[in-house]
Amino acid sequence: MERADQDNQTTRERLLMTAGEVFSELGFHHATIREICGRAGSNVAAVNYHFGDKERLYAAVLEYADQCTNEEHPIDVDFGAGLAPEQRLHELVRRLLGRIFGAGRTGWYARLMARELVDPSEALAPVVERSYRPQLQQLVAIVQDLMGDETSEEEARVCAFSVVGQCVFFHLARTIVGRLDPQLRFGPEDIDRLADHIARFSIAATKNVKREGYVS
Amino acid sequence: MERADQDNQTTRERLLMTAGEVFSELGFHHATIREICGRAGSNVAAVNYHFGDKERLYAAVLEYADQCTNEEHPIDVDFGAGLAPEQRLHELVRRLLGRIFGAGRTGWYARLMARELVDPSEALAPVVERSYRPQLQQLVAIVQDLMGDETSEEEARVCAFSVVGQCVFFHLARTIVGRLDPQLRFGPEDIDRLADHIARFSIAATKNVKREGYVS
DNA sequence: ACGCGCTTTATACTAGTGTTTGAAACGGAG
DNA sequence: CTCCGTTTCAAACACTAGTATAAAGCGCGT
Repeated sequence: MERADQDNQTTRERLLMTAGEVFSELGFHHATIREICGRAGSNVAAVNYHFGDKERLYAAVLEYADQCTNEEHPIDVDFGAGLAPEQRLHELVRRLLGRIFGAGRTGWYARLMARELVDPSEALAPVVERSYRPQLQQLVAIVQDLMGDETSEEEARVCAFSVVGQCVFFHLARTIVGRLDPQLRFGPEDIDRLADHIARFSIAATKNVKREGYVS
Repeated sequence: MERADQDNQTTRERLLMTAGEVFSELGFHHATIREICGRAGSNVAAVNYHFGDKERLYAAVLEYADQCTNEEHPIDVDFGAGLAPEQRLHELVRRLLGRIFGAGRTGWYARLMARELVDPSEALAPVVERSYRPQLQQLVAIVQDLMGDETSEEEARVCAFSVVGQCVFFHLARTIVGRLDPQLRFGPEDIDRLADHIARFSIAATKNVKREGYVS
């Protein structure tokens, strides 16, 4: 019997990574323990031993991926201190897309998050609080700057969601979007261009939205 | 043995409606034939008889829901002929949100579509061509008007996706969005306000985006 | 009443899934 | 070498899910 600790990776870590891939491809319910363990080169009982059951494996995967992503793309709450709000928004959009489209170790994380958005699991709540709320607050502050004085936090927040919504949409619907517009690409070289578009669109929107009255 | 055709609905139709609900709640793989048939008040073999298998039931559900939605919210390719482009965009966003958040007979359709966006099935392609491409074309035309002359179709199209992305995002991520901003509501009374916001944000964006240069 | 096509039903079958369990294997310390 | 805690393994188990099938039931026309 060969000890399965090749590549200096523990079985536990291999399971986390592999499960992440499988869960992101197939979703929680279509993914099977046998598929995950087969790909990870481990025995099916390893899930029970290391995680207890499938649900806890899933929760551990979410936590693990979020941590890896935060290591690779740290959330810098004070970035761009000397920059104009336009530049800050642009940089923030680029960072956001970098996280979403990132091809790092846990490049499957965004795929998994897309599934979570549509059908949130219990494991998502702490992740949202830790990683997503701070980024949203950051964006809200930038949007407030762009919108000018007398802008309520609520106004800025709903605009911030409009910005986030674009980033998220282009990623999660990229198959359909690509079908509807074959000229739109989502490779690594295309992300800066997409960030450019979203930033410009959003800057133009936030700077001018208050001038657009209610249209009936 | 009681004939199960109460409410003048055929078993087939009841299965379609019920399956739509169950698939939208649970997704294809977590939904079971027994759950669907249990709720529909029919025997599990009815799926085999009327549809052949689970996948064909799913495909039939998608088609059925799309047709119902198109009946309830017809795609009017020429609406707003005499209106200003701002008004047309506003109306189009309202209609789009009406489809997405609609509480009609197939109110579960948008939920199902959210799942399809993230993980498209084979059954989606014809639906996209029939129902989504015409609407996108319509939106692109309006966006071109707003952006002014010398606007390429590609420029307008990517902006159109930015508009669509907001509508889609607010719906599919409403659980998370609601958690991050409890003041944002998504009840029937809130949809007009949301349409208002998205329209204004998008109008401001499209009218001004060309003035926002590349920001590095 | 009978025949016929359609629809529904009860039931069986098979494959697959998550989980458990006891034993073997492993590695490190004394 | 032995002991001990940790890890891995093979195999079993109970249950579920999709699917198929033959027979019964139904409604309509002759």
